[in-house]
Amino acid sequence: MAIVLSRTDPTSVMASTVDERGELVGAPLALEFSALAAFVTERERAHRAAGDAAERWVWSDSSRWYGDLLTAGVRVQRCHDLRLSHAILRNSTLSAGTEFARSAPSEWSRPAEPLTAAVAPVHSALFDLSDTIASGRSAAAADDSVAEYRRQLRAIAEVPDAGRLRLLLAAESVGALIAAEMRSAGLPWRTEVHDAILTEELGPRVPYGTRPAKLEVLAGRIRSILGDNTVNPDSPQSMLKALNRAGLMITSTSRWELAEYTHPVIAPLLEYKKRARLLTANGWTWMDQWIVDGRFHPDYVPGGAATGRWATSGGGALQLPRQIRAAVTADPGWKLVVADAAQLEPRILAALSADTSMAAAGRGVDMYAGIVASGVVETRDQAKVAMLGAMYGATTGESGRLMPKLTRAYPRAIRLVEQAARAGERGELVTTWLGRSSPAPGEDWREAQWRASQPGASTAEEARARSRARDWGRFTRNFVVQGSAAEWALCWMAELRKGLLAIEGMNPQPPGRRAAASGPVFERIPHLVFFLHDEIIVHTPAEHAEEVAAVVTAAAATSGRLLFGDFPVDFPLGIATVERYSDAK
DNA sequence: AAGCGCCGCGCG
DNA sequence: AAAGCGCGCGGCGCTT
Repeated sequence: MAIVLSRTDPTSVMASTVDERGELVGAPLALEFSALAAFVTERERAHRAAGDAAERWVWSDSSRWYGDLLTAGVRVQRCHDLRLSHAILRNSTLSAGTEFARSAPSEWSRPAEPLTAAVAPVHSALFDLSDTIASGRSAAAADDSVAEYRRQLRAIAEVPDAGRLRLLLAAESVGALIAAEMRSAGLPWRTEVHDAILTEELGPRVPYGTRPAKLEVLAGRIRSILGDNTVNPDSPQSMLKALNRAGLMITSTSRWELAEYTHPVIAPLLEYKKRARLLTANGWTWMDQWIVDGRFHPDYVPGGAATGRWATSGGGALQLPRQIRAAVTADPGWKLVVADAAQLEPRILAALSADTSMAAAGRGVDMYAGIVASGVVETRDQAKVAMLGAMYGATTGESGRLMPKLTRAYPRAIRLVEQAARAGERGELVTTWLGRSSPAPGEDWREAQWRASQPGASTAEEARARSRARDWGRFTRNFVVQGSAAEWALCWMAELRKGLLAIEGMNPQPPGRRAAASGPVFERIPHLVFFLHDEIIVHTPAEHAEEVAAVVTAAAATSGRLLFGDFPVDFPLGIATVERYSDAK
């Protein structure tokens, strides 16, 4: 049984109870939006009291529905996110034969509309009237969600051995819950610490558009060394010309190219770039815009990357520089439990390919050390470079030279990525462990290949087509590994969330005692506050920190078993309980 | 003035 | 060092 929630008009929703096949059970219930939170709370409570499996909420888009519920102080345990599931089922090679995948694209095939508010907590994004009018699709919504759920269940039922696909849809959906919860809770952020770092690096705060003192000094030094008092270090074009005039025959002003030359201007210029980057990316403007009541509320986008990795929108949460991580500080009496999966992708590759030798090299905490110990390469650095090269498709440099050694030691693993690359070069789709498939190459890619295959094709056309084919092959090569790693990470977080719920229960605080800063639901309980591909942060009352760390560790092991069963592959974590993010590893 | 592509660089 | 994957973002400078 599940309950499908759908919007009927700007102020009401329909709650339709459905069975395992998506057929209606009884009459749908019409609710005013204001009564939804209480309804959801009561259903969650009733299931807990009865000791049943949790209610499964089915809705179009978790970021909107669940964002609103969280703002109202309500958490749920399980959901089915129709839009995210739709995308997976439409594209997966596992469901390619179903009616669902072969029918024409629908409204469901469009990406979710982005949330409008810059930061959480958002006031009802879902029931924003102007949005309803603009999208012009309100009336049929109820039917539509129930019907879509039914279509998806039918599609899954048609897939033979759909176990992995079911796990993927469940993981993707709980990921969407977690994304909404993290956005709502926010990452604890001390603006005074951040400001102190900025002042140290840049000088005292100045108005937007003016150069802080330390940058001004560096800019002056650069100009005087070059004997050019108009050059603008913020403009690559301007700098490139000035450096060429000074005799540096560089073709770009990127850091690695500059670093190859010796000239008095290089040091202050690199220094300028480093600090200017801090100012523009994570300076005072960013702080004012993104830190609300001592929390950073990035907008996570589950499944935002083709591989299934999450993306983020606004705030640049995928690129929090190490420079300012000291500002991520636990509240008084709280701790941060910071954990990352060690060498996740090579371990995933070992499991995907059932390469027992490679898995054995990962028995310890440091897989690269294990590869060295097996005598495959000489140094840890070589092991790392070779593995990355294998997964990214490097052909030149040291990485390329080490490939034969890797191929000899781990033929199964290397064969898997090579086959994925060849498939991509032919324009075919590849699929992750749980069943997410790569997008098909675009129209212009196909056209380039077609053109090169014609009798009169020029050598330039042929070379171009080959190059494009190899580009796409590197993408599909990496897709299977990166995408399967993303699935492991989703399952890790899902298990972690389950364990955290068990520590404190999911009882929201009484309305009068809500602390807006940390979101109403998470005032006293351990909760996830950050996720970045293979790394998580849990914010927890200090007295629970040890238990949380144990849950995080156990969840990683469980995730490995969920995906790969008995295959002997380990997923060790680096884990630390700290006050400040910067104190972890 | 707004839109867009490029550059450069932060993260995994 | 930076080659080889995936992202987001701000600033510049050009076009419309």
